[in-house]
Amino acid sequence: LFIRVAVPVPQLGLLTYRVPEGLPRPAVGARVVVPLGPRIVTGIVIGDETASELSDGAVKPIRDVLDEEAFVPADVIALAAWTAEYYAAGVGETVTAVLPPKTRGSRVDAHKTLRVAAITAAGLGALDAKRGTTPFSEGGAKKGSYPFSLTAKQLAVLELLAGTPAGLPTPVLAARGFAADTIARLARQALVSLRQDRVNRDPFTPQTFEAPPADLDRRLTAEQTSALERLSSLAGTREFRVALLHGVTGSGKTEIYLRLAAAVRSGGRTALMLVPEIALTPAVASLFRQTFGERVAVQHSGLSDGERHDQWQRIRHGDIDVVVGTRSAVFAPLNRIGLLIVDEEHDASYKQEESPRYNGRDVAIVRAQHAGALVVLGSATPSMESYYNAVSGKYERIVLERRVLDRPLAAVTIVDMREEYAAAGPDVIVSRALTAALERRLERGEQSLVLLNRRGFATAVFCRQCAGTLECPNCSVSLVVHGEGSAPRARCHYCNYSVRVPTKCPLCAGPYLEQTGFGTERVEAEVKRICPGARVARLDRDAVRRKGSLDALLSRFRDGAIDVLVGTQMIAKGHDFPRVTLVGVISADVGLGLADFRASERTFQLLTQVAGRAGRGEQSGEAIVQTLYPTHYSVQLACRQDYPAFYEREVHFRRTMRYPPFVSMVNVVVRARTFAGAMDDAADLVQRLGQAEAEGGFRVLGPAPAPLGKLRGEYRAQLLVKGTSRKRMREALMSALAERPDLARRTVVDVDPISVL
DNA sequence: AGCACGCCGACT
DNA sequence: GTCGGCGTGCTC
Repeated sequence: LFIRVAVPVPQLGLLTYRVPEGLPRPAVGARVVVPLGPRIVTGIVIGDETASELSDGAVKPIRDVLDEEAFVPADVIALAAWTAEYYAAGVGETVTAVLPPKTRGSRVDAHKTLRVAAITAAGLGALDAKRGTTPFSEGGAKKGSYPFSLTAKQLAVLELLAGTPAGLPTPVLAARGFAADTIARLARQALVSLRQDRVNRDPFTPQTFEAPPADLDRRLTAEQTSALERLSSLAGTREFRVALLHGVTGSGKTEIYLRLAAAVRSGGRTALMLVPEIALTPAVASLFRQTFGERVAVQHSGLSDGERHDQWQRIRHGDIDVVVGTRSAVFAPLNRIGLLIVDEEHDASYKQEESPRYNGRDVAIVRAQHAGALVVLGSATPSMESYYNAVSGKYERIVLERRVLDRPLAAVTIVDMREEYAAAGPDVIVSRALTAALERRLERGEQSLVLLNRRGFATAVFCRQCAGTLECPNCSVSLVVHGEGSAPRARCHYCNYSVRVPTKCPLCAGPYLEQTGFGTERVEAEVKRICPGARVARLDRDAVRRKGSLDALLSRFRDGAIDVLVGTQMIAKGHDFPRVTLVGVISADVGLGLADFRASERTFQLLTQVAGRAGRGEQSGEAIVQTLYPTHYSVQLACRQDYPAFYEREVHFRRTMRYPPFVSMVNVVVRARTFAGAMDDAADLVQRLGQAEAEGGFRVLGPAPAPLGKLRGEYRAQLLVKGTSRKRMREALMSALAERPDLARRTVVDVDPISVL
């Protein structure tokens, strides 16, 4: 009795094992514990065999069977197999990527426990006593009857728990910025109690809800109604269809998703909705929870492994009708799928940047194809690929042109920064127009967003004596200065190397070091300088490194505790801030100069999106876009919110330059210890591909040094394959790599790359 | 990916 | 003499 098993090892195919006497025959999709070389791993059964081609001695017996029935349903296994092949990844690692994390190992435990913290009588007493005294002055370490050594954090926890006497799970507290350690300290003082609750962990207990925003009974606009009717009838055919829902920001796409999912559900089928990584706010979650109650599973980055695992089980057991989640949720073990929604389908976060390098949107389409389901791709700024498919009739196209309540789009002003430099010198960061607009918002008590898609304080350290720049020793990039003030450090954004910013040039010992270029940290400082009274905060990856701090920052902004929020594209996506009436873009050019075929598309998308952030509430909005290229079509057309015109411009470029959607691409990057080695290896691959190139209908460009020529101490060379048949390109590449197994391990193959940088 | 095997430099 | 550097090869 032989079985074929996918093991979590890159570049390994299926392996054959024997089921020994005394173990049940595992179902396809079940997890099994198997020996692999000197170690023991958990794999997934993909099929069985009556006989093995291997000699008897070569086939090892499995050690254990973890599931009585399929852990991964058959259709999801088939989807994973498709994904592995299409994206040239190993079956084993793809199947692993499909599973919720931390499922290798133990048997499924039937019960889960959750630590719940609740305030005790002593805690309430301490809180009352504390409230009676002056909070911070002399209340501190008084030698009274009670040790009043509560920190601000501890006090805040007690306040919160006093409001919810039933207690809050520790993960919920963690999400609000209260570390487990804080709770533990309070527990030691008996101010809170900790108990273990046996529950089905649910990350969206009512306590975590922000104010429920949705008015679900609100009538749809005529446009929304006809879009919904059209989509419902498409879903009703129970055939594979793809619809592009092209709706400007604020046109009410989410309400359509909700009602469509409800319609599909009442027809006895389930729905899966994908959202970009940062867009899954508690607000979106609570919206779905209000509509679908317990039968919705919401997956977001804050979920623990255990929570994900619980949800996987609930979905698999048919307790869930609607799944909302990020990229990997496309593999959720839902039965009877009738609808897949991909919100903000153009978003780059749908592409996984490690193997398997799949695009969640495209896998969703394939899943729908297998299931006979409807796919709805929603976006205000569709990807070139999707719009092209819509224009050519492959996808149904549904347009929402008007915003809900007919709110006008923001008035956009383009500021030519060359004029600012001429007027006020080359150090200008915030233009006169933006300064005036910020001041106006402060006077009126309204909020502003300021966008710069570049982190850090200064982008480079330059020596005026030798003209050298401080570079990363491991990567071919200059170091970025972080943290102004006493101890600024220069950091590499790729490998995280960091040093103190030197006072003398490390190359020539010259004393004239200059920091050039600026990022969000500098903009934050500049806005504080310009508006001394304003409450300014920064939102970027550095500012929200700690878990929970993103939510905390966003809710402070929503509550009006912050006047100006400076940040990277994180501030542009998903969030709905009704009190923002001004959006400033410090430099629309970040990214435009990159040698990437999607540079214009990305700039257009980001600018359109950020301009859409202004004026989502009662007041109308304004956007001010600073740029050195005021006439660039991405800037111009984004400011006019003219998607069709942008598409026409861009599609012409793609057609003449032979880029997607007119050809398919595979990007290949070879790593080596030396630059010459990387180039030689890449050249060798090109040569091997050359034989297949003629009849394969593709072209190989390169080898060339990769745009990031050195990364983490390794040199990189690149080649780009362009053609119409991905299958042929992939096969040619795979056979070339099969001839050079030593090279294969140092090679990354990226099918349908989102960026070739 | 791990993990072992294997062949060359600086140390108790 | 050995501890350990990471190149190369293999995993049913």
